[in-house]
Amino acid sequence: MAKVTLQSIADRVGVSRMTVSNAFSRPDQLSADLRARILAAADELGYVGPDPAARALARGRTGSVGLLINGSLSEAFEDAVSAAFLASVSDELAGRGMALTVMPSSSDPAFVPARDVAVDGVLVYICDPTAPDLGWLERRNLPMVVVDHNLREGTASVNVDDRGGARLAAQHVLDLGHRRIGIVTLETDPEPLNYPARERMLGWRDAFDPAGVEPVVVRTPYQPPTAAYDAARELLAGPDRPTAVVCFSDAFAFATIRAAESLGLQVPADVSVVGFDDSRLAASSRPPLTTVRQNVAAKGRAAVSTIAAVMGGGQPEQVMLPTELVVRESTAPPAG
Amino acid sequence: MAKVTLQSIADRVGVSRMTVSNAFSRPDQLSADLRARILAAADELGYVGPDPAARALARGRTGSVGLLINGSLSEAFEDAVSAAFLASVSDELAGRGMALTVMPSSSDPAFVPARDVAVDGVLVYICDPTAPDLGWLERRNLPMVVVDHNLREGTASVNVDDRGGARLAAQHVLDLGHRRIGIVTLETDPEPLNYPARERMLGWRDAFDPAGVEPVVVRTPYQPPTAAYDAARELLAGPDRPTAVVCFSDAFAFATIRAAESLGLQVPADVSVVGFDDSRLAASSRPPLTTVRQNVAAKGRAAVSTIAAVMGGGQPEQVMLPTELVVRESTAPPAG
DNA sequence: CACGGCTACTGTACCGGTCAAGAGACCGAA
DNA sequence: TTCGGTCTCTTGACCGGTACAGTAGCCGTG
Repeated sequence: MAKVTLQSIADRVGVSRMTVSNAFSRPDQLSADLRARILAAADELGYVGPDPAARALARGRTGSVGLLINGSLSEAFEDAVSAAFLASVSDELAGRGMALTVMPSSSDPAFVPARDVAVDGVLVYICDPTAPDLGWLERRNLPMVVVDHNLREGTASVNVDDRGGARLAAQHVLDLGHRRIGIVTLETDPEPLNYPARERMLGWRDAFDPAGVEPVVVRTPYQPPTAAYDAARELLAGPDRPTAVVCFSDAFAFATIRAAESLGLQVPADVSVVGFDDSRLAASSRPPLTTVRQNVAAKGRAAVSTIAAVMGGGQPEQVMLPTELVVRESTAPPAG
Repeated sequence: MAKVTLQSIADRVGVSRMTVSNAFSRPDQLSADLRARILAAADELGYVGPDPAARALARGRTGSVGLLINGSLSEAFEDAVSAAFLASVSDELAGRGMALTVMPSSSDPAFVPARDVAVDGVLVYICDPTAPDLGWLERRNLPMVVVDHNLREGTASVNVDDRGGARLAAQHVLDLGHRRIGIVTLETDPEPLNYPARERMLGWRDAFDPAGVEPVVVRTPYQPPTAAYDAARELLAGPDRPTAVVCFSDAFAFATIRAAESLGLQVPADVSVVGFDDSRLAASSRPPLTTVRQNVAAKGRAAVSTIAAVMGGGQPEQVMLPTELVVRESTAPPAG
């Protein structure tokens, strides 16, 4: 059978193509009676609805928002915190009648999603600010919102108060009386990539420096999953081991706790551990984890409403969401 | 500035629009010299590349594959097993030069992703087979592959051997000598929705029925997260409590273990627990979990290669991936 | 009865590319 | 010289819609 288009339906019913288009896309533009006849004819011919690609071209928008992720997609999906963010984003977009298109950063010059995929706007997440994909997005003049990064003035962004949260965590262990303190944070290579890692480090220092505390810093990549455990073990196995460790994430904190236990140390009796994120497992872990809460779902919602605003022609806002210290049972005053 | 199109570049260089198109999309169709001049002019004019929406219309394909998920997107992203599947799918698609578009099943009749989003093919995942979205996909005649479901003959699908795996799990506890056995499985409401739940139940029965064992079955929804814990507690708190529990998933198994411990029961000394999936946490949990392994990454890869084959005009295949029993330390012979 | 304003529908010009067929130039071989 | 073949580039149709500016008929009003 030949392809069914607006024109075939128009011919069948004896109206103009435009009227058929209106029957589907602007019901108030024609009489209910005619509309019913058109829809009936369309159904009869097996017409599904206006072709999305054609509509996208004619309207100038596609109805879907891109999510630019650079680095491993697996990492993004499998990390609990970023998965929760993605979930929130997709839920929120769905509620606004938009689909989400995942745009991996490409190595193949023949297909660069950031350049070649049709979207109305882009959320930029976990992104190396030097990635060429960002350049494509900008050249395309696509509305964009950067999440967990602060690319530059004038670009909309959604962040959480990483620095403030980290400061609270550091202050908490200081307040408990700790002075020998370790930090397990993310290794970023090359250095300036990870904005939260930078900000959190600044936050920790904001508290430690005035107290005259010089923390021992170990850095570890995300992968492999044992890397953080090994790093923490090394930190805790040395002489003069820290009595408290503040970590870049809850995942690192859990690794640190396991490392401590493997060395026969009790948490928090022998060593206090603080996480970051307040992921779902933090409350139910043993011991329940003291951590810095960020509301990842709110971050997703803010990202969507910000991109919607930018797509709607609004001024690019810079949103900053609060963080909050959640004290549970993985921290205590130092022994002795 | 006016919008830059192929035509403006063509005018500038003094060639036909088609030649400019070729410069971008089929470099072998023109001389290297002219191509360089065209690209230079394009660059000068700030042209980014052929407009994706226009190209999609003209070519008849968009370069992105849809993923139809019905039910909560959050659930899909936050569940470790389905997140791993999504990760594998998106990685694999990226490797083949395609983007992934998440298509939530819509309640808003004005925007139904399954009908209104431009994609070249669709993976159907976690889907209620009665969802109207499926009807839209079929009417659109989109290539599709159903994952973790067996919709009907003639539709391509990717499944794991749920039934065989469940049978192995059940046989394992039988072989250990257990006869009072519980099952913690998924509540599907309405009933026939969840294909893996049905298949696994069949697999358990395949082993229990011939042995004359009548398991005690409790059913629990995914949400809230405490539901499985409560259900397992109820199962284990009753008189004649089971000495072994086989579970629908690792997540349910962990909940069951926690429930057992909350009742003062040791795993596996007092009660053996078997999971399903072999998710990442299974090996490192305490005790390490006996479970049925499915290779979720392979499932993602198979889904992508199958949809690619169908999009390429191939016959719809029905793929079935193997499962395998992984015996760890959460199972032991019954006490006494 | 002329006029303005509504409703319902139509005509035409795009949107920005790709495809398939063709035309001219150049080349080596018969 | 002629012919077929290759390399380049061009021509014209088409992909399947939407935007916008009409137009025709109808109704109420001064």
